[in-house]
Amino acid sequence: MLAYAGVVADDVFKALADPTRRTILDELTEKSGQTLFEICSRLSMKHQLGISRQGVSQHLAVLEAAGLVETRREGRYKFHDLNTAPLRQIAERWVVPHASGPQERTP
Amino acid sequence: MLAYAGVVADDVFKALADPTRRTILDELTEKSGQTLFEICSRLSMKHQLGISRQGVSQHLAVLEAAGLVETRREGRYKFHDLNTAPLRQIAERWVVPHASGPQERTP
DNA sequence: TTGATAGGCAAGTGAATGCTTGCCTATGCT
DNA sequence: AGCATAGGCAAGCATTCACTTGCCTATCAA
Repeated sequence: MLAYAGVVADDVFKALADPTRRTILDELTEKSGQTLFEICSRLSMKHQLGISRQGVSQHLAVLEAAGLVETRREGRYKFHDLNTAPLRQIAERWVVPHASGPQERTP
Repeated sequence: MLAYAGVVADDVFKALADPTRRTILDELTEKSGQTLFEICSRLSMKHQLGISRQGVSQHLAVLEAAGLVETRREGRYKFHDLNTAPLRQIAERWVVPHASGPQERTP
């Protein structure tokens, strides 16, 4: 059940609770490896989200802490990639309780 | 994509964001059709959650608004049942972007 | 009818959260 | 070197949120 390298389910759920963060995930789904500025302009252009660069940066930090986004630095650029792995465990938590019965959870 | 009778994805994600509410879903998974008091005592006994009856009631209201819990009244009792249907749509949002491309979402 | 049980409504409080603004560091171009 | 670009840090503010307390309604049993 190895959450995700120290990332607990709580972080994932909290990260998904915000609509702007979900939109960011949508954008990263559409195009992987975007930089902060690229994400900023897409949120502004495509989604009419008037949010500061700092705001987006904070959202990305939350997503990264939840393991939903991974980053790699190249020079002065920092690219953001989606990681859907943490979503799997949360999706299968309640659907069809398995024969093994309810084991210890992380509330 | 017919969310769930007026329930938007936002309600579902917000509902799942709280650890106590997730524990309630766990309990309803284990035993369906519990009353408010039954849920209260289970949270207290099994999970050491010192929360007032009113607090639990409010959590249940949030879960019901999200479509994750359905209720039926019988006399002075109100039974709570789990409904995992809203979970399906949220689970399949980011995993594997389909060939149809990204369609309109509800952020 | 009286009393106990199951639940609901509403206001108040403290903590968490989303967002902004201002300033600072690092990399790259000319 | 000098300047622009990409990003980070930190304090401040306003709203939301979880939770409590107090009181009220409805159903059932004696």
